[in-house]
Amino acid sequence: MSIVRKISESAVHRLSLYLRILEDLESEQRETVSSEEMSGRSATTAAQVRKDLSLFGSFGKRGWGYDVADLAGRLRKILGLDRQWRVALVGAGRIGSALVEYGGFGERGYDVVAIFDSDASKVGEKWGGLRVRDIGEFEEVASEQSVEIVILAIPVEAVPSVMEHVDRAGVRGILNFAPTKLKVPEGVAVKDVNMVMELEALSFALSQEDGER
Amino acid sequence: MSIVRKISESAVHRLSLYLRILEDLESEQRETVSSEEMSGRSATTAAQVRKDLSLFGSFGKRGWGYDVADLAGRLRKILGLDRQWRVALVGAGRIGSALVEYGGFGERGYDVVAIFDSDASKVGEKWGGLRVRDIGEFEEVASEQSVEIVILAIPVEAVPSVMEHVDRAGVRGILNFAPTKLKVPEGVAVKDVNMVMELEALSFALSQEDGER
DNA sequence: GCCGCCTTGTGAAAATCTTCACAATATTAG
DNA sequence: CTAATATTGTGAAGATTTTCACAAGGCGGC
Repeated sequence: MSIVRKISESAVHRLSLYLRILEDLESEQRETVSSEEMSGRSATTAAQVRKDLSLFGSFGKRGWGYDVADLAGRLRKILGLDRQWRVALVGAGRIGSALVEYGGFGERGYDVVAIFDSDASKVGEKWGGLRVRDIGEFEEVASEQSVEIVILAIPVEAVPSVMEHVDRAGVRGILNFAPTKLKVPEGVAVKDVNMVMELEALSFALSQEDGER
Repeated sequence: MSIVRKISESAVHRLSLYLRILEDLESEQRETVSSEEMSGRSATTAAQVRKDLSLFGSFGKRGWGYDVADLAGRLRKILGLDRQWRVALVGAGRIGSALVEYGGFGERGYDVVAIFDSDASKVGEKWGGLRVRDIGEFEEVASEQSVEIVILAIPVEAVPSVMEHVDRAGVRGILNFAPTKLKVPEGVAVKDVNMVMELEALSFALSQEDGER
């Protein structure tokens, strides 16, 4: 199953969504599901669901639908959730703590193996069994721990100095919470989580309504 | 300037990004900027920048570029940042606290005027000058305070009961941090901030690389 | 074993989004 | 004032994504 086609950002998001729906169905003990029902629980059409899945193979049975557990497993594999990812958290502030507390990451295959901060007063604290380390140790610890993904939960002004450490450590992906566009070496994947942008999209939508009325 | 055309999600995100770039330029005391330079600082092309802006009007001067301050002002207006929005935070947990602490919202026009939680042990705490209230008071307080936007920072399992309160209060927009698709009345806008989905998009991207190699 | 029903998988059409390419035009130099 | 230069605004072309619509199968009933 070697996939060559480029999969769009939105298709990948929908796959995540489908997986979440399937997990709900699993907890409801459902055996099968149709593209029709999947579309009802997401915000798409049945055709979209089938098209998205067909990008990766043929998982359903005609006249019958999809096996919930089987499809969930396949989506997990497609999304890279069938293995463990070694993750470092950089930034032991509020967002970082929300993430560590949330905890759901371990279950989904993301193992937080180290936590860093540049604030000397935070270094040394214990967070869920891990000691907060100085960012200066990043390169060494990250390579020792085979860190592949960094969660970057630091303020914008700290980004340049932190990124120097991160760039040198051969990390493959960054989940970026800082509201700024990261400059990263070729081959490093970045995904942004940006609540300010979403809030702006919201007030844009509301303003548009006002204008139309 | 009545806009009828439907503006795509991605175009709106780019507008936010352009505004952030313009604010950087303002702090660098720059007078003008070309679509070329804007594209260099974002991840788009100059044509894309011009096309996006042209959806709303004609803001530049040929041979000269855009006036930084003027364009920033126009984008703020387009994004609905030229007015105040009355916001309620629902969920006084880690994420909620990260948001309140972050603080940048006030400056951007989002006034957090009330905070709610369903956990009795949190009710009554003081958060940045506001008392955490019981979610049961939501409808009353939200209408009294003319709340338009709700930031929903609660766990998935709390969503159904909380949404009953929110639905009845005539809120217009929701910024949703819970990793679930909200069912909202007609006319209510929802934007999701979902770090799990972004993490999955990241591991998907990394898995794809592996597969190609 | 055959028929009727249901739902997938998928080409083709439609819609949407991005890039191209260039005329229009403001600015500056001579 | 004219020419040279720079950069916008925008139709048209190209690319991508979504929707449509239906043939291809699988399943249950008889």
